[in-house]
Amino acid sequence: MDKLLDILKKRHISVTEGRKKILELFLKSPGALAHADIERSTSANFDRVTVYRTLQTFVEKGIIHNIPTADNAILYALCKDNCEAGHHHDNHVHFICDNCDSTICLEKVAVPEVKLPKGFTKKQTDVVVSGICIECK
Amino acid sequence: MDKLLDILKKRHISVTEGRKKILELFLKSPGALAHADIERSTSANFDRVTVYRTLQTFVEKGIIHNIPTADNAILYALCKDNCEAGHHHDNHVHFICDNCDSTICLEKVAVPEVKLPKGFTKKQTDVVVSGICIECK
DNA sequence: GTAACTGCAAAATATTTGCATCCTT
DNA sequence: AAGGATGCAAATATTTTGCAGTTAC
Repeated sequence: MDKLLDILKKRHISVTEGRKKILELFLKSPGALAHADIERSTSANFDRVTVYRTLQTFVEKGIIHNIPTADNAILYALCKDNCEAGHHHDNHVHFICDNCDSTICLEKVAVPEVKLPKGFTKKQTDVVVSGICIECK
Repeated sequence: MDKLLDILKKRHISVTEGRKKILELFLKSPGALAHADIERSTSANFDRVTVYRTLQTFVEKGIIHNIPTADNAILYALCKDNCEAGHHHDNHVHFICDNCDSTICLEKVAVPEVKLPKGFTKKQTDVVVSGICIECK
């Protein structure tokens, strides 16, 4: 019942050290991660290039999805179990601190329902709030 | 009744060739513009740096706002009239089409209020919905 | 005239690509 | 063994900074 292996094998991609470590980071982390977070992580210090390629693979395979934010940062977050490649369902609000730059997943804060105009089909909703976190207050 | 001058003067920033040309581009264009669009524009070919600085100034003064996109490009769009510097009241939902990859401002769809846990201070909320747009339906 | 804006050069960052080597299956 | 993944080096691309010259008010 190794969740890590399970996730990777389900996608039919080979299980390597790099992928395991990076995926573990996501599983452990409370919220979304930026590319830089992963690079800086002591437990998973790979080549920049490997991080780029791994994240790209994960996105393609539907393991993670990216959350664009207005300030040009890109965050990556784990997809829920029922995600299929290309079908992401992730509904927690993410918070980015303008001061310490950390990203926090506000599990308690549900993503509000958004009503789209006619003709649009909703697949996923991402909400990113920025401001000052509880640590920096 | 020169809209261009009006917009710039309202923000108390000096009226220069560069700013007029770039702002004109936004007024003429039907949708959002990427940095590259502006740089490439024959009618407004300035130094890269000037484009960066002009866009930054416009964002700061509330003339334009940036739109997060899934593919890591940054788009800029004109703010509505009631924007103040630092207080973007054009807080609408953005939609990214999974199929054609275009980004659309859903002007009619307001960003829902998000309640943060105690200790957090909210400055900005970004809502990005992805799915299939009306064109690709 | 003064403060602000611009262009140029260059530094600092970020991302992509090619290739040889190593690992997974 | 074969195909894919990784690390390194280097090519590209992007963004920021400093400074001298120019322009707006």
